[in-house]
Amino acid sequence: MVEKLSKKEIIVKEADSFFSKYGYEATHLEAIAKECGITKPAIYYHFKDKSALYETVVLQHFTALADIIVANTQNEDPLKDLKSYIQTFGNYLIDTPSFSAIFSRELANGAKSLPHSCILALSRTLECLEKILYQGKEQKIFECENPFMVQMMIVTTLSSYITTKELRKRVFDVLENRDDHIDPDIKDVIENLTEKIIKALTC
Amino acid sequence: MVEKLSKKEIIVKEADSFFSKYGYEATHLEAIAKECGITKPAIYYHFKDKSALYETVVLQHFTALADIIVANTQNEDPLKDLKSYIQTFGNYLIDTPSFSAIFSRELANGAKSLPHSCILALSRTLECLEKILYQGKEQKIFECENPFMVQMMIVTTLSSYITTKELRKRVFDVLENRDDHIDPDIKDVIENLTEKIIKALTC
DNA sequence: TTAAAATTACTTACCGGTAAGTAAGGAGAT
DNA sequence: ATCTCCTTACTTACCGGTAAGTAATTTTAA
Repeated sequence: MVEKLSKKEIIVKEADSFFSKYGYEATHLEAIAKECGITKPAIYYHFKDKSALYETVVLQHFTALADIIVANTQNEDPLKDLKSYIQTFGNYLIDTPSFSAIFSRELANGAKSLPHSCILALSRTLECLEKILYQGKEQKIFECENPFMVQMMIVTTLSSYITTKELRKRVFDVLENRDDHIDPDIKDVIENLTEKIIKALTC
Repeated sequence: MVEKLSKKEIIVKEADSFFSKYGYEATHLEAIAKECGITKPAIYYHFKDKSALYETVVLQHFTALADIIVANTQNEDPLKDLKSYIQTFGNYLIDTPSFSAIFSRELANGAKSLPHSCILALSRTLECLEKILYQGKEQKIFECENPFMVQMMIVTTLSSYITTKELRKRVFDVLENRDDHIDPDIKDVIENLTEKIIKALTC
């Protein structure tokens, strides 16, 4: 059953696609409008300005992500929770590749244009990770860690892996001296990364 | 002894600063010119157009990076070389934070606008890493790895750690329930990351 | 050796395009 | 008859790029 989207939701959906493909500056409202089958001023009926539209797009992602992360890390078992944290994060990034691109760009920008509401959502996920690492440390499973660095290891590795599919192709075209350059599936990359990080963090 | 820079080199230096701070689109040639104490058309005397200036900036970094990476990983000892690879990469990112931002943005963009010359330089560094991992595998020190993922773990973790200093501050302001939020020095983060990755990769 | 010619490294002034944003009005539903 | 949701037609501002001109230096040739 396909829920019919309101025009406003259609605008947000198209905006998400454009912002993720081209970034904030190189996204033009007229192009979004055209894709929605409306005109540019119609966007202004629904949103104050370009940045308000962007904030809506971004906040939607951050909130959704924080919600499922929190929901999926309540096991009270640090090892299970860490695994779940990485895989939930990873799966969200895979299932919503537009967010990977937007998030990556925000990080590269120092998150200058991220509204406070997004920081709050992001903090919720980091709080989860902190809790997991803290519990793991108490139970002598994990060593003491810098949660933000762990977060970066997980998030940026995966999101940039997702956004750089084309880059890998170009690099492998240069390095085609060996023929073992099979680009692994991203699902496998998550598995692999989960293993690596668990291994790196456990005592 | 301070080598005096030519006007062209000054332009490149200022362009580097602007591109890294604001990204390609949000960098305006007039602003660069003003900072150089010249006018915009003077930039066009030295460079074909905006993208040519950008390419000059970016290529400079990629070439310099590839050169020192190659120079610093000739030990033939996989473990030492891997350590050196991570730390050389990390130190370059720290010492040239403008490159961190530019590189991060390029990755987020899928490296769409990276000229082939940069891909070549990048391939040289990845080739080094591949060789190290391959030798390590032969000597049964490392497990079989996806070099690109390892590359991403190193590069993106560090570069985004560097570019997100402000973000960390904002997040920690939200999470200030505990008082152990001391932002560690990036040099320590490199040490830490090196340890983690070595641990994750060794059998 | 010196005057003319050419080149370097710019400046001033401007064009064209484009993208964000707005004012005003209109069609359809309630 | 008025509110919702949009369109047409517009303004403003900015930014990449160019045309034309010029001062200072260098090269060439008589």
